[in-house]
Amino acid sequence: MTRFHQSVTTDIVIFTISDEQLKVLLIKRANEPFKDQWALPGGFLFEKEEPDKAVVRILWKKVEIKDVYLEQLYTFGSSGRDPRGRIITISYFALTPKDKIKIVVSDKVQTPTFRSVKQLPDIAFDHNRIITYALQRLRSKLEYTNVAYSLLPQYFTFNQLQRTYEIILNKKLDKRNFRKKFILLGLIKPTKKVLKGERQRPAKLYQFISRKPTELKKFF
Amino acid sequence: MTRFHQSVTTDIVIFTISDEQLKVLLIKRANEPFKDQWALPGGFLFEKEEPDKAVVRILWKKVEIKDVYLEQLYTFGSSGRDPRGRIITISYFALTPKDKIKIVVSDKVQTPTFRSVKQLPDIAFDHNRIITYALQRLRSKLEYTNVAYSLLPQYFTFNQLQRTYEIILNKKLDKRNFRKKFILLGLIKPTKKVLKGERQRPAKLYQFISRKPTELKKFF
DNA sequence: CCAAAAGTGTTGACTGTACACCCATGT
DNA sequence: ACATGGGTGTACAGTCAACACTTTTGG
Repeated sequence: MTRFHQSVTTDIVIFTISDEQLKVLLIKRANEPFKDQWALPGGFLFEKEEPDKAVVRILWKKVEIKDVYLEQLYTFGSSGRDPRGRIITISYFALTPKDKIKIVVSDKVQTPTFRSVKQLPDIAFDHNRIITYALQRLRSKLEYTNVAYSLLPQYFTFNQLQRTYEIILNKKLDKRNFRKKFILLGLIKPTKKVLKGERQRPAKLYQFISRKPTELKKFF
Repeated sequence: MTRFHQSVTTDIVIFTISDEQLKVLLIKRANEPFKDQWALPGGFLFEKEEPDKAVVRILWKKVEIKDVYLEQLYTFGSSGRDPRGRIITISYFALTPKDKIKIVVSDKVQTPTFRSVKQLPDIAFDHNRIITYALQRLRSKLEYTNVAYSLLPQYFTFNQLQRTYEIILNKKLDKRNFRKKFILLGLIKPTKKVLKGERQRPAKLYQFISRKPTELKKFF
């Protein structure tokens, strides 16, 4: 059987929450095509490299991030998506709490910047479409899994948890109902810690019982 | 930027229902590796070929099927999955009513056979894993979309519809509740036709209002 | 004492589930 | 006449959504 040779890349949609906004990490492209435009971090797979490993490598090399929630999204391969021709990209999405990230600006890293999904700049290739797809996936995963843990620090207040949901789903939720449902689900447990020092009543801190991906039966 | 060259394939999980069983189409491999073993239909992408187009081409060439429900599943690329090394496969799943298929046995087509998912033979590569993944996807899609239309003929009885669900979900459903829910969802409508000639009371024939993929709010 | 977020229950509407009998036809 | 699947309604339980006030702290 004949074997044809292909160019395969990966692109990664990295989400975090900061300033009460859902943000995506973009970098300025160093090379043509789309030189100096914003794009998702990504790159070509090495020969014989596994896609999952390539993602980890690229995350580290381009934006100095590791140990994040990672999941394959979709493989895009239409001819129009890259001016160099039909280039296949296996897209991934990543979730991380914002305090885990220290973006180092240097020559190596191409000014990675978190941008609110509500006000994205012009973006190279079909990366806008990939971001839209990732956002859909994130929204539905919120509703039937415990992925929220990967956006939050180990200890968090109920309010932080609820804000995470509200920001991503882009709608207000009822405080009492939210508590009830979440406690009933049995995903989180209270700790003995409280968050003091704010200028209101201190809030109990909770933690996820398991910080591994888990599916639920029914949800929001 | 350096570009590396890769081998990219596609594999297709084609489901249908016949003899009250959910079945997958397998073919006998004509070449090494795994010569003469059962495997999913698939093949290498041509240079510059779009993955979606490659799937259509391969479906036609290998099993003489066209115009089926098609959806991308997942991209597998671990090193262990093919003895020839790290070969990437973009997997798809397809759904078709059984009467739409006329499997022609010839030299060209490698004895394609539908096998019940409950009694699969030894299967080449990691295709077992791909089938398991496809089955999960099919099950969850049944619950929040109208994909069932792609497994049924244009006109069908309520019982055929219910059996489709029961076979795939692998559990009995309540007849009255099933009707109620389905009618309430507004996905199907009664026709003036009936199915006569069986040895019981003739059944009303229904059809899907839309035979396009649609998502529902809530479901089973 | 004031501002700010923390924390807490009840009710009504809706949705899902369990369940049994008569009907129309072919043989 | 009988065997076979076709067709129909009700009641109970569980879940979801709406809603407002008191508490605890910092300033």
